[in-house]
Amino acid sequence: METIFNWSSPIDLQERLSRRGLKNTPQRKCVFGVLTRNAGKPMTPDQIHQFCLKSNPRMGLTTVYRTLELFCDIGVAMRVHLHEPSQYYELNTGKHHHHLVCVACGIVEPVDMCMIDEMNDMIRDNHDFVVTSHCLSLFGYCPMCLPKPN
Amino acid sequence: METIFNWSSPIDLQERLSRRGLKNTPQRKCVFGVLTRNAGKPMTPDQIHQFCLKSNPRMGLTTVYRTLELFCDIGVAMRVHLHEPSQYYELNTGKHHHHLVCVACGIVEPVDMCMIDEMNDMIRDNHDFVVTSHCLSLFGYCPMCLPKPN
DNA sequence: ATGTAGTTGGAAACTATTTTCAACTGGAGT
DNA sequence: ACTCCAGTTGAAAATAGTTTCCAACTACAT
Ligand SMILES: [Mn+2]
Ligand SMILES: [Mn+2]
Ligand SMILES: [Zn+2]
Ligand SMILES: [Zn+2]
Repeated sequence: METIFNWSSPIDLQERLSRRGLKNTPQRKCVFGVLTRNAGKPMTPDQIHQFCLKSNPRMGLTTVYRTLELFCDIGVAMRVHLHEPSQYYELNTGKHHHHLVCVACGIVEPVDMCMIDEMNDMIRDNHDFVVTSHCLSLFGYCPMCLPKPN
Repeated sequence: METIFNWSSPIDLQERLSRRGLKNTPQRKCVFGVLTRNAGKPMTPDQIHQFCLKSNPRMGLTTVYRTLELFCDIGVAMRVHLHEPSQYYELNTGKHHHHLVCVACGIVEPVDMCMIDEMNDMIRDNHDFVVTSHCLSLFGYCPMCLPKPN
């Protein structure tokens, strides 16, 4: 399930859940809070779990996994592929973007620019293939890690 | 380790290995053969192992993993990220390309086109970030899976 | 307050991958 | 051809991320 969401207002978790007969549990509020406070910063389920434990010491990692999957389904979160063993998640702000990943320090920076529209046309013509989504990750060196005149 | 390789001639495995003091074992020849016979088709370590078993029934999966990692280091193979639980590998033909992945049947098709050069300039200007590599995967529907007027 | 569909945490299972280690071998040197 | 050893192998065990199971729990509509 992957729906397109285009909002400018903040996400009303309560409304999104109840509309589907889902409960607004403390655990879900907690994960949502962590994602919101770290908007723009992709995190692993384990990292998110660590944050949750501070305010909710009994929260299970399993619940974090379940919640993140649910949040992706209802458009609250997005999966981010950084080519690491673990999957990453971030708040879905509704703005399409990509990621710059520093191969030295691992810092992740969002990039708004996207050239996929131009590619789409070319692909449809040359390949008879209808592209519905894509994922681009750019790897390199951030300003802090670059200066290495060894 | 990620070196840039630009060859037009076929890959001389023997030469690449011996130059580094590595042995040209039957197992390595076998994996190389599978990659070569399936050039352009990304495969998982397990799939590659299955092929190898046909001609080399005693080959261990561990050896396939080790060999693929080695092949990536010496530029014989490339990792392909298709956002599935398992990693994929394919022969490194030296030609930069991306992948079209059908979300219905899973078929993978190569795309030669790339707009990264245009993005690179923009990124360097706007983000002060030096991009050294990137990975783009495009998901959608191949011709066979598209016609679904339900 | 009650009832119940939905939710939770912990354990166990599962999958992909890496590590360990004793036995084996390619191929350079003789 | 024989020796030798650095490099390699396969099986088992370990590790890491994730999913499944299930009995106990709870949000919230009635
Ligand atoms: Mn982002
Ligand atoms: Mn390819
Ligand atoms: Zn894009
Ligand atoms: Zn490219």
